[in-house]
Amino acid sequence: MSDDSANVRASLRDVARAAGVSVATVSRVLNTPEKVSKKTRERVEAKIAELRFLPNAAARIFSTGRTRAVGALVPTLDNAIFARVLDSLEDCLGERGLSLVVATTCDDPDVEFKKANDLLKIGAEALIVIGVTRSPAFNGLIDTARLPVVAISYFDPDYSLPTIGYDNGEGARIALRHLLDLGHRNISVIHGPADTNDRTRARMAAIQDAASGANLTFHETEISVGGGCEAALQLAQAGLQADACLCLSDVIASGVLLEFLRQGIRVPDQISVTGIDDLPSSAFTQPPLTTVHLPVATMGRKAGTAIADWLDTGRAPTPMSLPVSLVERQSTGRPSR
Amino acid sequence: MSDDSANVRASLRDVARAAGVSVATVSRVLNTPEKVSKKTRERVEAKIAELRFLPNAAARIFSTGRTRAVGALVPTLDNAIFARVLDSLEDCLGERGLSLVVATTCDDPDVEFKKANDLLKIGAEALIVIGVTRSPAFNGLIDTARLPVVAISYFDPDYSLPTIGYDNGEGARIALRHLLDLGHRNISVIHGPADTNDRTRARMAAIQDAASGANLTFHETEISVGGGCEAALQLAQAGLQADACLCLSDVIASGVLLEFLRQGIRVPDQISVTGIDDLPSSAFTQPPLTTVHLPVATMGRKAGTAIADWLDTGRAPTPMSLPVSLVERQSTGRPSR
DNA sequence: TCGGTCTATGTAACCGGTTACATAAGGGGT
DNA sequence: ACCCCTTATGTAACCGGTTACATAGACCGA
Repeated sequence: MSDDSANVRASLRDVARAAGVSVATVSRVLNTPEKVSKKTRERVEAKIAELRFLPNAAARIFSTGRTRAVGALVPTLDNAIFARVLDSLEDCLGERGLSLVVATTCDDPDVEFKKANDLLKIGAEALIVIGVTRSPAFNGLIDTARLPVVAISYFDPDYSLPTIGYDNGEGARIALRHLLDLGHRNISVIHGPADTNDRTRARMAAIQDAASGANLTFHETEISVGGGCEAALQLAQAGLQADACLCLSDVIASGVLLEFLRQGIRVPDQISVTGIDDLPSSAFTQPPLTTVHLPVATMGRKAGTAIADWLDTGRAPTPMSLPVSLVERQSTGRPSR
Repeated sequence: MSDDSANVRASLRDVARAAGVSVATVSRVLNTPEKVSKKTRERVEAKIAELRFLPNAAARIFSTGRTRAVGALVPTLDNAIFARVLDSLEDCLGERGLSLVVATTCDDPDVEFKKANDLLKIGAEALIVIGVTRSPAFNGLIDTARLPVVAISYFDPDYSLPTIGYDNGEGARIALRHLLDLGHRNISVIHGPADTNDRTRARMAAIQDAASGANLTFHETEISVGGGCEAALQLAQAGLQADACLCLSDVIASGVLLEFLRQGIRVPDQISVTGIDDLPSSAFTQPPLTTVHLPVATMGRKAGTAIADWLDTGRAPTPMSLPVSLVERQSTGRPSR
């Protein structure tokens, strides 16, 4: 084994020596090739290939001071809604030369803080978080780190971080208003865990305020198709007191629809069902689900752009509210009696 | 504005000066506090808090030579199956002190190569890729970078990278055998894009080999509920020639079930339907879907462990095949005639 | 031929941690 | 009192890029 085929990776200085140029020239060949004469450039490039030189990422990051990594803290990846946001976010960041580091928090502020620390340790230049529930430690951390952070899936212009999202209360209110307009007065609200999820709480509070005489009963269940089935089964076994079912997420709503189907309960004749999210699959439930469209793909792109701009200009984005709208399909109708 | 409240972030040397100790001691307070006397440690910690010192991640990464970041290249996040793998992968890597950087490839080897480059630029120490289709450039890259890479969602002990996954052909064969055992002979195979997806191709090839006299017809559609609906509608409009529908993914299968339901076609009386994946929601379709369980959560954990061990020990893992198994529910039965 | 401008390249400082090694101080045991 | 061992701390080199500034040479107009 001769020296030049040794196991150690070649450094920029090795290349410079081999090509008979200075380190600055090699660096220029890599970063600003137009500033190097064709002859020199080609000689250096040949040596780079020959020595199989690959710039040390850590060193480059260190001397430029930029990792170009953005961290995202999401409750879980195992939920289509977050996966979709991240998909468009990653796309947008990629276009701006930024990478996406993902960490999951299980909707726990302490875990969020711990993972935020981890993200900073690997050099995240900015963070994206979900909702507006933070631990004090987290706030202290971003304060001392002077780190760009945007909160998404929520809109609140008064929150300490810029929010880019939608009005969760409004989304729930739209669904409720639709049911009220149709004439429903006994509405069963099926929702995910309220204690750990501020979006759910905002939705619940909004419809409680906007109930205007209607009778709302709340049922908490797991955010999953199975959770929706379970809640619907309980409803059916209790004699189907409600004439409408307002689900605070599409996943739950599709479980509810399935269980009603299984029980022979006709939707919307016997009971109306609405969701919130407008997942792609919700257009294909049986019957197709009336729901509230949340612009999650747009939100991912807006958040990515906001973060990239913030890093470029140093100026925080202004909070942004994205419109939500009713998508009327066949799971809602007038009450039968 | 006095000096000590200036906008520049304090460095480790600033802390050392303020606390009247050496840089080594401050570094030790951060990394090996048990090696520092209580008195000194407390003094340094006080100064760290006072100066709001936060170690520069880039510098730490540079001098340790470790980013502790692992890159994952997946076709898309907007598909429950990859989101679930990443969820368990992230979990497992987190336990080992590693972070997960995600990049999407759209199932395009050129995009995969480009994104792999980006991941290396931000310092990924290892990569996880899906399937066994690589561009030559990608292979060249991991060769010169001498980078740990494992391929998942596929098992092939002869592939150039260690694979940790399942036998896609076997998964499809299990579903086919189940249908054959029930007595089906006219089987419509509904699958996603074959040209860009080697897992799909492996499944198709396996059932073609194992058809043993049965009549298989292949239909390509989009991997989505809508895609499944569309394929099922075409099947119904063509007079439902098949007596079983072998879908190569659960998402497609649930679309197929939905469309049959809508068309009043009884499953499994008129036609049997099977999937592959065993998504959580597949237990709740109407009727519940007979499918092949792919152990994706386990796979995520195994891959995470393999990568972490590889980074720790420098030894590549041996390829690992995870068992797949039939999950018999109510969407399959004997043919009626 | 001279000065000015432009282009190509080289020199060396610099980023901010980590850590090998040196040194000093403390604590028995004999 | 001496040696040895342990513990606590300091000094300075080191990682491998980037880049401000210096320098050299080429070209051009007067």
